[in-house]
Amino acid sequence: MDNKEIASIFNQIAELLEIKQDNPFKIRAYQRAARNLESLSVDLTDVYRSGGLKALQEIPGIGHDLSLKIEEYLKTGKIASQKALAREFPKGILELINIPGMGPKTAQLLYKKLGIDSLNKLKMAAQAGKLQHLPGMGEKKEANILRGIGFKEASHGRFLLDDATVHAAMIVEELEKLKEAKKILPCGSLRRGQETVGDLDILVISDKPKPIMDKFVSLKLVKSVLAHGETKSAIVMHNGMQADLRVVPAKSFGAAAHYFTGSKGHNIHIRQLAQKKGWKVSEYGIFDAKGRQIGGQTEEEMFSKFGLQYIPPELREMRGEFTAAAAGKIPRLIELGDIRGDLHMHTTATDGENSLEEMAKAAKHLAYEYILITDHTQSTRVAHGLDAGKSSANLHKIKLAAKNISGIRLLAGAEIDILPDGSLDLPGEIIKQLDLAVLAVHSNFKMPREQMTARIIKAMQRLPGSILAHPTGRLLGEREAYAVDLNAVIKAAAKYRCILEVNAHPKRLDLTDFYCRAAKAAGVKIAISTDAHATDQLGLMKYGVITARRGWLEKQDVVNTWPLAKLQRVCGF
DNA sequence: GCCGTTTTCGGCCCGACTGTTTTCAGTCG
Repeated sequence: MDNKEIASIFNQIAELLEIKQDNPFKIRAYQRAARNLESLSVDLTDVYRSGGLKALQEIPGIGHDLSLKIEEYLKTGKIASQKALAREFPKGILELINIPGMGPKTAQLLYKKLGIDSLNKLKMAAQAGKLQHLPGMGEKKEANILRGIGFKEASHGRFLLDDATVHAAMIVEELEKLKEAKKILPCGSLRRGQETVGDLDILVISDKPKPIMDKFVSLKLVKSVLAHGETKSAIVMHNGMQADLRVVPAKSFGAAAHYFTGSKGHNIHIRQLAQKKGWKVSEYGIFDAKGRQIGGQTEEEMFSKFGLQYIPPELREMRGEFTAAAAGKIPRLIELGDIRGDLHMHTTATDGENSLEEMAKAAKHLAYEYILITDHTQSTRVAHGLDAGKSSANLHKIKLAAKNISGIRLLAGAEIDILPDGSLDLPGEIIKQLDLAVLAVHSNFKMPREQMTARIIKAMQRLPGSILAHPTGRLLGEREAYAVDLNAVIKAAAKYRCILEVNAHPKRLDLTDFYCRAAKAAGVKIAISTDAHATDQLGLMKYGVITARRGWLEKQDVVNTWPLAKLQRVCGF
């Protein structure tokens, strides 16, 4: 997809213009355009194909000039002005301004005065104490830069959603012990449910910030303290994750929660709406022209004051949420409590850790009505996949167990490998015995995009009404998605009544939010499944649900919110 | 460079923390 690529080029142009100390508003224009492209819910190629430059200019932040640059990229694969700009500076200078604590001004100073144009040169100069004598610099700044380099080298970049969730909970648990903390809310990209989280943003409501700040910076999980102020502190934890804490009074709760949740683009938009009314929005509230607070105690007010419907955190990505909210068209998003079953899980028959009975019992605890048991087929050897005979025996076993287990309906399924030629790794007569089939690619990930797309579509065509599991095969932080034309897959899913899976495992979260929305628009139904390999993994469902929420999905879009009877009727078993 | 039921020119989100200053610049979110 070109959206991210172009966004990255615009960001790079912004960085270069910053070093050049160009017009700051021009820089912001590039940054804003990049942000909007990153979160765009349509493919730029499609936008351009459908309406040319004019259609591109309908994207917020894209005007005459930038639409031409996008066109240039789509046609030639590069943007000449970026190349020209990059030639004005040594290559390494961009990595300098990405060091925490270093910005364009400092980078420029160090380049001009000391000829520093790489991370390595910077490190050596700082260690030799050459930075502290420059104007505006000092011992502490030099030490800070060295720390920033260390932080960057040790930094893990982004963290998985469950990792971030667990660490946020650990901080919340400690802060809750303080009587001064009236309310604690993890915000930021974690609250918006982004697939990975860069850092934690935790909001605390209190009239006495000091004890909270002091406790926060001295928690056991703190590796180093980046900032320790009266109402705002920042720390780095032992796992390399950064956490920011902010304390505001109760009357500012809504405004602060909104501000701290983001996204950045969403926040800026609200503040611009306020400006137009002659008001001001900050993390402390909504204020009129005379500086009186007229809203912001609750988060609902942050929208209602502007005549907008409440926008759930997962939708605050500048993907059309303001237009929808103004028109009263914010969907009623699916909730974890809507889930009635799990349609993808493994048992000891293949690579699961728990037996059929144990999985059923755990699912009953979650008050599920049904589960689909989906052990692997023979091609997936690493997972001890079952051949035709063993698959058949396993199905009998599931059906027998279904009769003996009360309170939950066990459905007999299989996770059938889609072989490289698009055929299925289980004979037709055994497939017939399944209640519901899950199809998945587990091999030959390196196929060319056209072949992979054809392979998957062929499999769906062979087995209409099945579920396509983890449609891109990605493992966040480990393995790239295989090349596949998901728009074509979605189209085929609509044609063959196939269901697309949102795999709830924090490493997968695939389908992504972006394509959930595309699937919905195409009338394709979604299954949110955990792919659990042990009883405790059934609890990962919440991450799938939040991804579906980010894809604007409602209860009726997700098949495993349906009662069993409806699922049987629609899927025909 | 974008944008406009006040404007096609003149605006452009808002505030905290740090360090080097002695009133503020740079950076961050």
